[in-house]
Amino acid sequence: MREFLAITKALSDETRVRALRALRDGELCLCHLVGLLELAPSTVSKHLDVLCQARLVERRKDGRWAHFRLAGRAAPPLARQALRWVLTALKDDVTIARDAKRLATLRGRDLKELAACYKS
Amino acid sequence: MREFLAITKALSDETRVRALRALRDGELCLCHLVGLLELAPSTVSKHLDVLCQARLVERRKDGRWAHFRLAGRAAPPLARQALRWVLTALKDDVTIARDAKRLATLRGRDLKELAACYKS
DNA sequence: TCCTCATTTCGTCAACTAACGAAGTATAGC
DNA sequence: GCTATACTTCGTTAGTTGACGAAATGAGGA
Repeated sequence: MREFLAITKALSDETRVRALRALRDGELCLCHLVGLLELAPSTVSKHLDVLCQARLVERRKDGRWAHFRLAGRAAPPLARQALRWVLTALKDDVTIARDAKRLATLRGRDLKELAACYKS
Repeated sequence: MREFLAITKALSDETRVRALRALRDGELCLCHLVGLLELAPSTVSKHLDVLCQARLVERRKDGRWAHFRLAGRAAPPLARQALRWVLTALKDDVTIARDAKRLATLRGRDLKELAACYKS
């Protein structure tokens, strides 16, 4: 039950769901997500932490950068089922579609340039 | 997105999840659920309201009694998918198993006797 | 070594949520 | 009609959550 509730709580916030969906097309670093979600880095970091705790997302540290990706084959079945459901459920969502567009341009830029964004 | 979040928020509370699972084996009235969950009637009523808003549960009024059941064929696809996932995900949960046992005895009693319970 | 900077942790505040009991609504039975 | 009662609504309270900025952490480069 604890594992199940960790997942549903993680999924019960719009920001986290948007982050999940953004990761669908591949790994992103925190600054990409900050750029997409337009929230303070500390806030985004916290949200990703919740997703990691629920085992929906995996964190990979690479030097100064933290990369996040959807949980893979090693994830618990419950988390994998949840991911499958979420990603199909939101296929046609408008918010998600808008994010996907912005993501396309964000992915183009390199990390250094992006990181500079969250000063302003 | 709003519909999706209504569902995940409804599923992110242990009491509501237990109520959902209890309804799996058929309709129950509020007093059954009060007996099972051991919370104030007003609290249980509120929880069921959240589940109904999310379209996971349907309410049927019969005289003084309110009967609740899992959403059926008329429910939105998103809610039905969610129900399918929840009910399979919690198949082996210990809390749920304990509830199932208590439910078996609760279902045996008639409504009048049950309702009297939640005075004491 | 020292500085820079991406990220995380911490402390705080406002908003939300779950719990309760009291009061309100509505129905069955007299 | 009147009463008892099953449920819902309302108001209050305690605990949780999400947001931020400031400070801490830790890796890369001068």
